[in-house]
Amino acid sequence: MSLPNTHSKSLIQWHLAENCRDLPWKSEKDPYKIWLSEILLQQTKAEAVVPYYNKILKHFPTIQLLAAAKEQKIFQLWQGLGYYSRCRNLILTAKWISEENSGLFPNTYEGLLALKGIGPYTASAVASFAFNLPYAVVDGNVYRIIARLLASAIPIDSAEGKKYFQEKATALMDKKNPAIYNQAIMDLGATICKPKNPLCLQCPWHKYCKAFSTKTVEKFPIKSKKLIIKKRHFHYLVFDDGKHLYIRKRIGNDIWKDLHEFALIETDDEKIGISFDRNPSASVFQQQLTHQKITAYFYVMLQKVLRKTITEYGLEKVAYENLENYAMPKVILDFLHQNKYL
DNA sequence: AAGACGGGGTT
DNA sequence: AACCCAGTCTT
Repeated sequence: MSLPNTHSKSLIQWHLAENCRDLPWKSEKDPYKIWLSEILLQQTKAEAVVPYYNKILKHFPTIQLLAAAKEQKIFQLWQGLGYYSRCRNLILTAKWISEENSGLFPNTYEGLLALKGIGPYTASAVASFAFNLPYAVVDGNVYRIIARLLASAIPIDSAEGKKYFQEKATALMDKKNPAIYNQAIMDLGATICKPKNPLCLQCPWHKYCKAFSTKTVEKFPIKSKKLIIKKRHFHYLVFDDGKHLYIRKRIGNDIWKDLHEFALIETDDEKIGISFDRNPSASVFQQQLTHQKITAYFYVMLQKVLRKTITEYGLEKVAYENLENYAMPKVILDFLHQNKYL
């Protein structure tokens, strides 16, 4: 049975009933707050975003205050959330809007799309939530719902899939109520049309769902790419003079760009080719990332090679009590906590 | 078109 | 361990 033209009504009714997730940015109309929430939400579960959203807004209630803030402060607030390029782009866009665009958010899809850190999803989200413009959001939830609804074998992570599902999402949307419709379909995906164990009988669309009628719901969506996890070995040289540690900011296109760490030697395995006195109680920490598994070895170094290493690595001398002002990867924080630096 | 990018929660 | 998350940018 194909979808009746009342489908958006039943979805919005489902959303109004009792199923609406209660999140701090719901029904927010300030473009700044909507934008901030959407950047935080990229590839991140809503529940994980809540404390970051509240914390950042408390420090920076307006985009002008965010734009005027010290970068380091913003990274510090972002610490732990991941995907740090979002934070860099957040800063760039805040400055552009505040300083080059009179503090005004673009109020068109194209204008939003041109901003750093904003792609098709976020442009549609801000356009619909802030300006009630008829652009359909296509996030992971929407890909899953439509793939199941149509039992589509088109891989969602292909160029064809991107175009196909965007078109289908646009056709399905209630153009008169884009904001509420977009909220509703994402809530449906997050609470009912879940990746595993979906609650199909509670879904307002289950009678029209091809995957449900053929008992193939969990086969969709289809993905074509396989995840490859790379193993990496990070050897960290820890210089501690009794009052300070020596760290530096990561640069280049790699994980943890703009975050701080100790002097690093990366190798292909657990062996490190230089000879120095290794602290017998030196720690080893592992961190599992989506696409990499990091093993970090921490070596407490002798002071006699400090000067040479500072020059070689461009290390910055930071007093213990100031370490909290530097954003760092989780694995570094784990080390600092275990050794009572923080 | 394909890879890279974090960290945490579920299953 | 594999998969996913209110995706975007770089190569």
